[in-house]
Amino acid sequence: MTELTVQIKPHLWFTLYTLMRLGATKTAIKISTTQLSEEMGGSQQSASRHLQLLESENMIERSISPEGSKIKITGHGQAELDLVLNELKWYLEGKEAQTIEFEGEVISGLFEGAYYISKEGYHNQIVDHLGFEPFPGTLNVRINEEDFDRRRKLERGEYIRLEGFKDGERSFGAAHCFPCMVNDELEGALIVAERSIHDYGVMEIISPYYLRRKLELADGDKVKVSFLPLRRSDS
Amino acid sequence: MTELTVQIKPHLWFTLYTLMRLGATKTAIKISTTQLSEEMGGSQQSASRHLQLLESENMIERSISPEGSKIKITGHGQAELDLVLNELKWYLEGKEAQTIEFEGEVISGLFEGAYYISKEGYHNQIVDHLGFEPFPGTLNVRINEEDFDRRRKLERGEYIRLEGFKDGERSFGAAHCFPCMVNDELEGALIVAERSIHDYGVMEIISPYYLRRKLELADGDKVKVSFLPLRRSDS
DNA sequence: ATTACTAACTTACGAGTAG
DNA sequence: TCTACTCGTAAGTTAGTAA
Repeated sequence: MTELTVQIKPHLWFTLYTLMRLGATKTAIKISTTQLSEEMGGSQQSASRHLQLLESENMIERSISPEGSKIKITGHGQAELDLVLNELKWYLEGKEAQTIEFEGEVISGLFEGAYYISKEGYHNQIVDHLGFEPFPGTLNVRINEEDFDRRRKLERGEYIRLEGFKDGERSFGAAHCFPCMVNDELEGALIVAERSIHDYGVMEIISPYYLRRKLELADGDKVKVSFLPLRRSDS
Repeated sequence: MTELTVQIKPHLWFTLYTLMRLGATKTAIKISTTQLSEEMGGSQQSASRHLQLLESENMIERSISPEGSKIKITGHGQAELDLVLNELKWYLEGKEAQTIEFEGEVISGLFEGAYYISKEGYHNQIVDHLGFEPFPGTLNVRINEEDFDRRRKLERGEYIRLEGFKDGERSFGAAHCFPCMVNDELEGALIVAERSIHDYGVMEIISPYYLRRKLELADGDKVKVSFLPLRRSDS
């Protein structure tokens, strides 16, 4: 396990699940602790405490007012729910978690990728955790705006984490990797910085191959990038 | 809510979920309480207690031996997991729970259906809970053996319950109803007796219509029966 | 090895109530 | 009304241990 997953406790998960069933994933919902307690079959006090705890773990966001709080499940919270969804699907429906696919077009990067990947700090971790020697550069793929939500969902899921490190004066942040297949042919991984709000319009793909040449890609060419979600590794 | 659902407690659900992730849905698994406790992050004693409780609620079956118990999740247990799966799908993937469809062929019943449905005890409940006046008879549909598993899954899900009753000397058992569409055209419901192992090969469909005539069906004709799973009604 | 009992401990719950 | 505090009680957990 690369991620330090603070396992959410069952009864808190259940509260989160109840909030989901009340619609708090899509929009903020207006609900009082009393209403929530009735929904869950518990006391107002318990509901209140659960909300405090969920908030402190960044699972929900609230705005409290005398006429009832507004509650919305955060990305972290949804990730927690997604995780269970994927596990249930896997075991009950016996599906390989279905791939999430993106169609995009190749664009030129600023050759920044090459710089980062050449850093030993990242390079060695990629070899260790992804199991390939990365080509010193990234393939940049522009995706459509209507796919941003699916990308967010992907990035909420499990990832392989590259630790941040210091190299002389500069310090490099941690990054998340999501293994993928490019054009159903070649392996690679989407890499995103852990901190910083990144541009959801562009995917940076690392790979053991020089994808542009191997797949004969030029700027503007269509590519397919498909991910099969990682599952939280047991123990 | 027609069913008296004994809500399983979150920490027990979590144990069930863990057993699922260890593969106890498909086959019995061999695991000791110590191993299980390590898997869940708790003590051996808690694992032991949880297993006892799950067993007493018919969620799992066990055979205990000094070299580690064999554990398998029962149909009831799977139903509990399925339920959460469906809810998560509904809210996170925004899908109408996808319909479960069966292709089968019309066969002749023994005109027993007519007898049962004419009984006031059932009749009135059908009107109340399903919202239609049932035609006094059932359409019997034979389905293929490879669909039995899907039927089992359907029947593990939520249902509308018709209470049993006494009519003079005879007593009639409770029944479960699963609303459906026949040939995507006409509403109806699969009806199965609550107790008694029934024949998974034949579906008995009740409907407000005389389906044989309305759809011009003769013995051996193909029909499609589609169900969209009920969701546990909130509160 | 196992499972599971009892007893001590720790956590979660909920009634009362303040802000 | 709200949320959330205190605090006594109930429930869940775990250490020790028996079978």
